[in-house]
Amino acid sequence: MATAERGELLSKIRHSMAHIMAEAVLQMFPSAQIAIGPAIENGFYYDFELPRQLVNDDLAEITERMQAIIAQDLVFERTVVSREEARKLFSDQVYKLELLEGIEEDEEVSLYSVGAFIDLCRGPHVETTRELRNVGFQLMSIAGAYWRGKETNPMLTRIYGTAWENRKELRLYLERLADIEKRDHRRLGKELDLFSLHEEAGPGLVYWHPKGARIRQQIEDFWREEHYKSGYEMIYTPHVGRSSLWEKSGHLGFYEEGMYPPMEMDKSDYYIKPMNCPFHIMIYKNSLHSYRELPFRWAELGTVYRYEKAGALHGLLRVRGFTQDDAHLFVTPEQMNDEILEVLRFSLSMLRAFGFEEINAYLSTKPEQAVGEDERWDAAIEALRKAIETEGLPYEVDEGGGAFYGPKIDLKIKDAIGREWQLSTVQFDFNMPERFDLTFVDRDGQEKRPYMIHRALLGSLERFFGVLIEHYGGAFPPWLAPVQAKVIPVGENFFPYAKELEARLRKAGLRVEADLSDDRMNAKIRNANKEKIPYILIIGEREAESDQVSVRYRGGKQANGVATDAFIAEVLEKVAKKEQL
RNA sequence: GCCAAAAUAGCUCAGGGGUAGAGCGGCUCACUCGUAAUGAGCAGGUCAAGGGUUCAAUUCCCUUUUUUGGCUCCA
Repeated sequence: MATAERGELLSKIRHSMAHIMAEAVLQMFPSAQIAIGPAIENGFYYDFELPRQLVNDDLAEITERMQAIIAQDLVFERTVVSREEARKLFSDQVYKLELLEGIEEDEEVSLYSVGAFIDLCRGPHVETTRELRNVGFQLMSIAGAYWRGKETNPMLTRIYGTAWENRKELRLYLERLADIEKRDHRRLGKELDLFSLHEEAGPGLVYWHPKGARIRQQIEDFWREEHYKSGYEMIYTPHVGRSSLWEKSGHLGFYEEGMYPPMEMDKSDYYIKPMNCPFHIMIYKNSLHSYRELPFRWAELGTVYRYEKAGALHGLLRVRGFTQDDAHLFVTPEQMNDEILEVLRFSLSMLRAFGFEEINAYLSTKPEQAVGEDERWDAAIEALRKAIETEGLPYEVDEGGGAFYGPKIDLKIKDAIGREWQLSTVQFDFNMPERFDLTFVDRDGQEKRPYMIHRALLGSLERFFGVLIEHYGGAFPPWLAPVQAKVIPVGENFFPYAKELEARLRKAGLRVEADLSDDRMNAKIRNANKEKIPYILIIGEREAESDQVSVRYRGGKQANGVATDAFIAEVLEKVAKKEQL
């Protein structure tokens, strides 16, 4: 079946399941108010206002009732009615009445009924519930959701379900969920001892353990190296600044609720930085600049703190303190096109080094509320678009989706199991240069306004680390692995040789540990596997005598009798090429 | 911030109005072993914090904190 056709079928099935679930819920709670119930990715949901809270046991009853409804071979019947009739029909359903008001005058009002359940609905649906007999479905969770997604509206009870053409597909989907759970960076972070968060010390603040720090160090080293190669300079800026700076930058006007509260000192308020830009601007403003000096490309692994809403925090992916791999470019109008293209290329090569091959771009254009002249916006958007097209990236345009201060490109990568994550962002800023009155002296002797570009390639190190953990499922390639090789002696007699080998490999530049615990060899192998170490080196009499190692690769493949120097060379090459095992 | 659920040993979890239990992990001892768990013993808990009900609270109730799943937000 063609993908589009299959998608349509699934969507019909899911939408129909939503109606059947609503009927089941109405059977249980005749006074329930029903809101909306669409098909979504992997399933469906329906929103209700119920006389009491739902508990997980209710899902079992709803499921049974749904099965009973399906078994009745009911027909999904579509009828078109007048507004009057619809109003009468839904007179006790406030949300349906509100939806009715939203239907355009020239549009027909259609209803779908299945058994006793009638819903205001555009459709389409399956013909009869007979078609749903083989459907594999499962109610997944109960959640709160605002009516029409607005924070000021009442909170409804949403029931999520998943539904597939048949039970086998459902099983595959549930297996996929189990795989996602196994890759969860919060779980792997604990299992592999990479990082932690502490209630005692504050939510959303990340502690990098030695093994996590090793990985971060590799990422940072690589990042710096590549930046110097690409013509960037590193800068360092403070973590706090006076309120007057944040007033001038506009953050206190537009972003105060996202900032940690002020610290008062010497009759000034100081704020911890939520962004690095004003500080980079301080350096720019430190002297007059000629067009001959531009472009400036200033990068900083800048740690910022933002007061993210409590409910938004999530492991490493959404935190309150994080380090952006930030840079600001100050460029002349003539340089803009080339610089944007270079930033994009740089970003792509960086992401590809981590094994992200599938990358999509999202171009956001001018919103209604915006600062900066139209010509600047148009020129900047064109520069962004041209860069994306030159690189041949697939992209979507988000009309009006830019920030008020400028247009942007976001890059989203697909991870090893096909999930999309936003990492890189390249943003123009027409606001800061105005507010801080940034200028350069052009060749005609006139002071002109430079273009300012913010960009982050990895986003934040915390978030990037979280994505990487899930992408690799904790099995980091040798260049990132905190411990690359584990030396396991077959018995205590070979402990001295194991230590010797450890020292030799370490000296050769490998991250290596010898396991000298009093576990048996088998247990040591098991432990090393649990740690997802790329290379396990088994050594005993044979190896000690011949200066060889028996290599057991992560995953179980074995190579016995490898010359020690050949093994070292093999690992160093993998590391240099940043290849997975 | 909103709706809901959860918080018990380092980890994963069981239990339950009469002051706690397993497995893994840790420590000690014995075993000295060739490709995914050697055995025995010991230690380890203010049952998230504060308040209330009760003769008695880790258990029931309230508040707070944190986490989880959603919603909203993400200049």
